[in-house]
Amino acid sequence: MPADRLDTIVSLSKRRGFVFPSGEIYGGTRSAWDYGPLGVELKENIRRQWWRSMVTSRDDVVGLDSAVVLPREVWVASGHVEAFVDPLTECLSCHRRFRVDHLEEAYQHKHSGRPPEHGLADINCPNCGTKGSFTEPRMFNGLLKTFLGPVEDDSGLHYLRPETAQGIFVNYKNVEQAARKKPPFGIAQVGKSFRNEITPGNFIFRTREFEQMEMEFFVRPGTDEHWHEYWIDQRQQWYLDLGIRAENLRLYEHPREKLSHYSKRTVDIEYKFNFGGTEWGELEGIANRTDFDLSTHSSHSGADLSFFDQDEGERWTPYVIEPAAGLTRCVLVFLLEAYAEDAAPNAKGVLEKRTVLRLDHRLAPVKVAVLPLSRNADLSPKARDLAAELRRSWNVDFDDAGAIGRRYRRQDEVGTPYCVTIDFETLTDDAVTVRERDSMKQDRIGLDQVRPYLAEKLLGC
RNA sequence: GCGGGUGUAGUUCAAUGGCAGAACAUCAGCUUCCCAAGCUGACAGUGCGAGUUCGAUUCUCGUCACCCGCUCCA
Repeated sequence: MPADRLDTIVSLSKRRGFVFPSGEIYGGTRSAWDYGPLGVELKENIRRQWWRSMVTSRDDVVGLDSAVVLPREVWVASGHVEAFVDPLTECLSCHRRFRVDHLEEAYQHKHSGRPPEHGLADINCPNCGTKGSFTEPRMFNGLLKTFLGPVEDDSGLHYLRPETAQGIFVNYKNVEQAARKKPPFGIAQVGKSFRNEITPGNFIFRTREFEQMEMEFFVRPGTDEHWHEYWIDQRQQWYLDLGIRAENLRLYEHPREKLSHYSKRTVDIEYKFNFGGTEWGELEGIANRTDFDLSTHSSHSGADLSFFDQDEGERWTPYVIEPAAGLTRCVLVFLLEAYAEDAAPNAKGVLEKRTVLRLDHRLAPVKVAVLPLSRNADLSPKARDLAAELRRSWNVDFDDAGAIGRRYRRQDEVGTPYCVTIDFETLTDDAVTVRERDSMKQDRIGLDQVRPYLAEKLLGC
């Protein structure tokens, strides 16, 4: 793929209906992108595969779908309000971080209400005393605010979640009891999160509204390191299984001093994006959140979130291993990974460029396309009947417009694994041609055999 | 948020201070049509706003968006 591979994907996405700029007809907004007819299928398929792998194929993980808007107290307890919400500045001398508004308030307090004339330049570092030696204030991942209720004042202030995880922690007790689970067990959730990113960009790589696939796995303290390794391995396998090449994946261990406020150790799974300044970029973070979250919610809410271990006869607060993946980021990765250009012979036998999305069958937005060879000779009705039958099992496209070769290419470009062609002989022999995307090989199949034939090919879809 | 770049049809690109073109794609039709064939026709555009001007897609300013860097981390 050429160096402007991201541009290629952006334009393919728009042209074929994977991803559109959000609010485009009004000039757009940089906060988000919209997922078109094919994009929503791809996203849904990724989500489904994740859910199968993490929840329904296991007996130790259950699902949850918690609210996006949570009371302010949740984010105070989680540490997000303090760590995320206000502009922070760092003293260049002693490298301590301060909230800009706190520094300015303190200055005003000392100078009888007069605000600093030159902003931070007039302020001494409360820690080391150095004057005016601050970095530019930065919003460190601001939370999105919203106001519930009729009055727009602080009593109605709520935050949109910057991660889905807190909805899991606050429901920990509910789920543990309702699902009759005990550690080690996990709670998984897929949903939207919101962060006031300083710089959204690189298409859907970083957006202010995005979708996460998170799972919190609760374990006995002391077994956390074992489980951490276990999930790092599981998650890598998941990407490999769905067709990400091993050379495009790597692990990245967060240096201790850069860990999030809740984490004891974090390992990222990175993908080789190769755009702009981003060679490797994060796809998923697997964090050991220790008992930070359950403990802080315990002390802030007063609810006892510890676990009584009957076997050992002791009470402890579970440690949490968290594989947190970006669903919308996965959409980009699977598109990048699947995009390929190869050569296919045209009607005259001359090789021409073919664009093909080599998506895993399980992820392909459309599984089967039904293509009558011609609109004449009454092929379309028979083809529509077949399409209707196949739709009972899969997402099926029907297309009888234009030349057959063109229609094959259209399907290749969006990654449809199988095309079924109804031709003139079908009318007499009740057989059709099934054509496979990658190899372009064709099989002649009896009409009544098409569904079982495809069912075998599309196992797991 | 700061610095640099870009903004013309669905896409990729032309052109111009005075009617904005092409290719591909899309749609309709013809062609028994198995890998983007051919022919005919159709749809479709100067990101948005203001200014200068008789007249602005072109010049100026603002704004919005995208890209590149700082940044970030799902």
